[in-house]
Order: sequence, then structure tokens, then C-alpha cells
Amino acid sequence: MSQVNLQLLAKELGLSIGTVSKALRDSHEISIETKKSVLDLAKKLNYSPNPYASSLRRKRSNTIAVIIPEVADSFFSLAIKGIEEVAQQKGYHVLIYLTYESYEKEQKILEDCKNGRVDGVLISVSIETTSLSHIDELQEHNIPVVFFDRTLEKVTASKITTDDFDSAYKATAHLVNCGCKNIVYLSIADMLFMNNNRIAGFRKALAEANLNDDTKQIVNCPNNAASTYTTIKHLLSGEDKPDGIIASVEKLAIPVYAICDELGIQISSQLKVVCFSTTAYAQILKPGLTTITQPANEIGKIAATVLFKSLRKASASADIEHIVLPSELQIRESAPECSLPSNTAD
Amino acid sequence: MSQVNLQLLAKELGLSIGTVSKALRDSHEISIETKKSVLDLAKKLNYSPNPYASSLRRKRSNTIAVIIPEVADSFFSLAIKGIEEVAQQKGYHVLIYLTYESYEKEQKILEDCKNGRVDGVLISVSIETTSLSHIDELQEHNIPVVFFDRTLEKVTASKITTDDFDSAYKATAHLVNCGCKNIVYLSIADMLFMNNNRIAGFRKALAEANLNDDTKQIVNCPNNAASTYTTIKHLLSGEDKPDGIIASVEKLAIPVYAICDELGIQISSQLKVVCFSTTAYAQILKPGLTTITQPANEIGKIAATVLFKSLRKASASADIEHIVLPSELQIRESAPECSLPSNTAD
DNA sequence: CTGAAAGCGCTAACAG
DNA sequence: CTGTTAGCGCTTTCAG
Repeated sequence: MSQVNLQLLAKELGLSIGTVSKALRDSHEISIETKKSVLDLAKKLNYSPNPYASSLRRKRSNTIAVIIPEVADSFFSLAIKGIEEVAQQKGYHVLIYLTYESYEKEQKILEDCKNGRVDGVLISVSIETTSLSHIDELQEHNIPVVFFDRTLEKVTASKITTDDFDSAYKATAHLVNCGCKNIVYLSIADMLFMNNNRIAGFRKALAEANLNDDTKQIVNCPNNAASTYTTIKHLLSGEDKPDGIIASVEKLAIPVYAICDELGIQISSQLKVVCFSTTAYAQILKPGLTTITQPANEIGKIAATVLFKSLRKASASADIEHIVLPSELQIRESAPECSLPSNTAD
Repeated sequence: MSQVNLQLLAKELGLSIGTVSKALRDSHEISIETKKSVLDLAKKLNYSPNPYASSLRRKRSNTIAVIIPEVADSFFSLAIKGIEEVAQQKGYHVLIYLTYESYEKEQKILEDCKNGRVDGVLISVSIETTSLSHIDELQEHNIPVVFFDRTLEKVTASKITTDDFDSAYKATAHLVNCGCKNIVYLSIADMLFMNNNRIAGFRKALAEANLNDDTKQIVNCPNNAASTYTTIKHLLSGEDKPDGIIASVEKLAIPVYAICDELGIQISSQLKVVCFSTTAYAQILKPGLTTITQPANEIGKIAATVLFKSLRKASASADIEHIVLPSELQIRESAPECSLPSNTAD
């Protein structure tokens, strides 16, 4: 192979390395003819600069890290797509890391981001994340961090989220409006330090409807398909089973549908279901799944854009933005439109 | 921030840079006490070596590139998950690049992989890919390339695929067996240079059933949701509409279901549907979607493992492997089991 | 066992 | 306009 480098080009052309370097970067202090000959030879020899030598010297990697809990989820897939698109366009490279919802992994990964490998970090935190010291450390190293979707309450950084409070409120109110009296919010494990505006919106709507908000109304599903299945099956088999479910993430909709099938529960008439989900399958399910659809691709694009903007400034801490995008309640048959008189109680 | 580096550690300890470096890499030529003091200080100051300086020197990046056409697809999501898992375990970093099915983008991306940025490449080629010169070039630079799922016919490289021929054959035979006379294979655009064993298996099964294999039996869907919808709607509205469909990728199942709903076509009784898909939604659709399920996560893991193995050897070209994993025909109601006498023909 | 020194390939300041 | 030079932070001989 004998990698072609500046030295080779310089020797070949009888120029100095510095001159060749400048010519390639189209410096104004190089004559047009020299540039042309350099460019020609570079193309002929298929020259491609060594990015790490350049990074080392310029202290800039043109690389960002995307850290997410999971990739087999349509929200995160679409977000990655948005991020990658913007990055490709701006000439950045995207390193991807999965935490599998483990704080320990998340920490280890961030450890690896603060030594110059990346210029910035986009993160959606794991469910286990209970501290922000790992984020702080990154910021102390002047690495900008932008949160998207899953953010931490107290962190000082740009955040791109959706209107979780409002949409959960709206979805819950919708169920109340359809006559549901016993609404359960299906969550994934305990989110100790994560913003949980979804739950807050849920509670607010229940409170307004005077539906007693006891602890049974939040059901935590373990981070494991089999136990989640058991948990939901138990929930739907009980005496006092819910007549409305709000599922906090996409992957919870599937067991709900499957279990209703098994137990002979009619979704829509006996149980209304709403899910935070961006999946295209929602429309072809029977009954169609009512979703709170987040603009996942858009979130990715904006998060990347905000990060790149802060990379341009030297001071990482300057302009913190918190952008909240609207999500959309897409009503389908699993929790259909229905204008019941809202006082049919007793 | 004042990045802590070897120089700082060395000064602090009154040692030379070289000694500190060796101590950190646990070299046998350093005394135990020295190692201990170095390690202690390194931990205390939170030292983390600059990966690019190291890469530059060692000519090794500990980074691989994953190049795929699309990420919003359960197959690719799961494959990435498998790749990332193995990479994380082996201390490698994963750069992700999307081609959006464009050969031009694919070429540009590979261009960026041959200058030392990555040690190896995992790729699933775009549908437009019509030449392998971009791959050749990478290999000339001694960068090992491993193909997964979507491979090129003539390329000399390791490939991890599934038994596309057999599974398409089996799926087609299954439809024939159910009495389908007019089976259409829904493909995505023309795949000129890509292996297309799926189509070959499809044709073989049709030929064996003496179902005339005219050109109408392969329908190409454009790389665009709206036109795909139109194409399929036209297909299912025609006089001579199919009674069986084999969809080559996950995303084609959704418009098929949606359009059947619109047109009042009963999937299962009037139209049998099989799809190459790994989606978990298959089981909760009504009717349940019969799928050819590829071991996507496994493919990712194996592809990464094969790549890492070839990185260990100096000679990239040595041990080419072609691993073919079985996929599974999961029969559900969209194309149910049914033992018709197979000779009801005329 | 430790130190000195030469670079990996590139950039950028400074001279000429 | 072009060349020289001094590193970026690390690894790795080779001496001592």
C-alpha cells in the first residue's frame, strides 16, 4: 500500500511539505499554478490526508459521539438518522455507543469521550442514570454535551425534548374523556433522576378528573422482555384491571396487544391503549394504535445542529438552549375519538 | 481543562515520558513500585491517553466503520446492536454511516475510510451499487472489508449472509402449496450488481410449479414511500392481481396491509403475504404476518467477529470466509399452513 | 530497570 | 509566494 502522504507529494513535486499542505487547503498564499499541480498529483495518487495526524495537531476530531440506551427502537433509529444526516452534511463523523440502559456502561463510554476522541456528545441517558458526575466531568474537559429526549433534571446543558408533559396530559385526558376510570401508566423501570414530565402530565390529568391517584397507577416494567410480559399479563389478569393504558415506550405496545389477544380482552371497547411511539406499524395494527408521535428524525437533526453550533464557539458553556418540540396525539381505534358526556360516573 | 498527558505525569513523578508510557501499558521492564506510583497518579489526575496520538504512532485506530443503506429498519437496527456489542467488548469504536441507497454517497464514505480513520469496514451495500471499484480501493489500502446481508456478487471478501435462496424458495413453495397461482415478488428497485439469491429462489420454486415466470412477477418499488404506495396500489387494483406476495424488505409490508384494507382485500383468504422481516410487530398484526426472519443480531455479531479476526492478522487478504446463516420461515395467518393437494392444476 | 531520542503525518507560525 | 521549523501526544527502539 505505502500510504501516500504529504512528504511523498512534496518530494514528487519538488516542493516543501508546508507548501503542499497549504495548497491542499486552498490557502491564499499559494500561487494558482502550484495549487493546480499539487491538486492534480494528489488526485492522481489518490491522496487522502491522515485524519488523526490532523486531529492531533489541530486538537479537533471532527467526530461526535451518539450515546443511546438502545437502537432497536424506532424513535432512536430515526433520531440517529437525523443526526447522521446533519453530520454527513457538515463533514462530521458519528461514533455510536449503546448503554443497554446501564449506568455503568454509560459512565465507561463517557470516560472514553473526554480524551480528544470526540468534539462533542449527543446523549439520551439510560434509565439507571442516577448521577450527573460523568456528565460534569465531560463538561469540565470542555466537551459540549447535548441531551435529546431523555434528559437529566438538573444538568446544565442544551436539551432537545418533546412536550412530554402536555402530550401525556392530553393523552390521559383523552382516555378520561372516553370514560376510562382506571388508567395505568406503563413505565420502564424506575427513572430516578431522569426528567419525567410524562408521568407528571399523566398525574395532573388524573387529578383534574378526580381519579384517585394511588401508587398502583404507575406500573414499572423491568428491562427484560420476559419479565415485562409477566408483569403486563399479571396486570391485565387481575380483578381490578385497568380500562386504559398509557405505554411510555414503543416496545411495551407489543406485549399489551399480544396479551389482550390471549386473554380475550377487546382493545378499544374493553381497554383503551395509547403509546408513545413513532412506529409506522401503528396504522396497520388492528385496532390501529393511538400514539403520541414524537418528531424523532427532527429531534436528531436539531440536536446535531445545536451541538455543531456550540462547537463553533470556543466557550462550551455559553448558550444553553432548551428546545421543546411538539409531539402529536394520533388518534386511532385503540383509543378512538368519542365524546362521552364526561359525568357518567356512579 | 489543561488536558493531562504523559509529559505532565512524567514531570510530576520525576520520571521520563517513556517510562511513564511503559508503566501504563504494564511493560515488564518497569519496576513494580514505579508502575504503582504511575498508576496512582494517573488515576488521581484522571489521565486518559489521547487516542489519536496513539493511533498515529501505532498506525491502528481501534475503530471500525459500519456502512448501511438505512437505519430505520429492524434488520439493520438489530445488526448494529450486534456489531456494537462485540465492538464494545473488544474495545473498538464504531463509526456509523448511512448511504440512503445512494452509490455516490457510499463511494464518498468509503473514500474516507482508507486514510487510517478505521481499521476495517463492515458494509451492506446500497441498492444502486453497480461497481466494486470503491471496495477494491479500500482493499488495496489493506483495509479489511466484511460484507453482511447485502453483498456484491464478484467481490473477494468475507461475507455474512442468510440462506436467501433457500428461504425464498421455501416461502414461494409455501405459497404455491397454499394454492397461489399468481405470485409477485416485491423488490426494492433494481439490484444490478447485488447478489440476489432471493429472486433466484423465488424463480426456482415457480419454475418447479410450472407457474409461468414472466417479467410481471417481479415488481420493483421505487426508493420512496409515496411512489411505492402508488406502485403497490396499482398492482393490487389490477384485473390480474396477485394472490400471493413476497415482500423483499420489511418496509414493504406496511403499504401492502394498508392498501388491502383500503381495497377490501382479505389478506390470507384472497391474498397471501410473506415478508422478509425481523420486526416484532409481525406477531400482533391481524392477520399475523408470515415472515422470513433473519438472525439479524447474530449476523451483526458474527460480521464484527470475523472482521476483528482478520484485523489480528497482518495480511488482510488471507482467510476469506463466507458464512451463511439459516433464516426461519415463521408461518402466521397472512399465509397460513394449509395442506392443499398440490396437483389441483389443469 | 530508566532515559533519550526519533518519529507517526500534519499544521501553523515565522522567515525569507 | 515558498521553505523551515517546531511541535500535537504517544510509542518504541536503543543506550545506559
